[in-house]
Amino acid sequence: MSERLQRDFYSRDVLEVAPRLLGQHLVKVASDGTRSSYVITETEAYRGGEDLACHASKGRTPRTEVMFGEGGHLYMYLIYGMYWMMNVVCGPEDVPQAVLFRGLQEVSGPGRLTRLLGVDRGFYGEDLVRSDRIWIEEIGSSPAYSTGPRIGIDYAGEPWKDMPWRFLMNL
DNA sequence: AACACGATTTCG
DNA sequence: GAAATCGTGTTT
Repeated sequence: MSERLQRDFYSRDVLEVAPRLLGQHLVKVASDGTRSSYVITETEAYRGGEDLACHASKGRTPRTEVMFGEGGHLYMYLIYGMYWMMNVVCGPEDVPQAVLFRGLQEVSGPGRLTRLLGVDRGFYGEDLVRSDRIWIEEIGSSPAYSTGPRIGIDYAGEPWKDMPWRFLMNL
């Protein structure tokens, strides 16, 4: 029987949380009550005020506000006018960090991922610790993984664009 | 009030 | 390799 990940899991540094989310089960409850479970296979870490690839590095705004709060809440935003990105806030309060959910076993790509799950702006701020429609269940094993530079953030410049903060579960 | 721009995906 | 497409932050 799986246990839901609790606040202390998310409250750690994003570089500890991102790789440990790999292999865990993302559970989503549809509006009709149907429950679906997906294995998380790919994540990316965005780390605070210094990381120029992290939206929060440009300041505290209505959009990035949730990243400054407690860990475990979702940070949702629209990119290229088409795709919703799903992130979970990490770290202690006032330290803006988040993990981008980049892939599941059933689907690769963050935009397709949110479309499959049916999550959008309505999930902004959703608490994965208390929500009854989305959460993450802990699976005992911790799979081997590989790392690499993050995708699509070359504009962030050195050294941020080269940080190996993308985590992929080995198949 | 107007403008520039992206943590992507898809198609040719 | 380029288009699609719109919320957000910044500038007027």
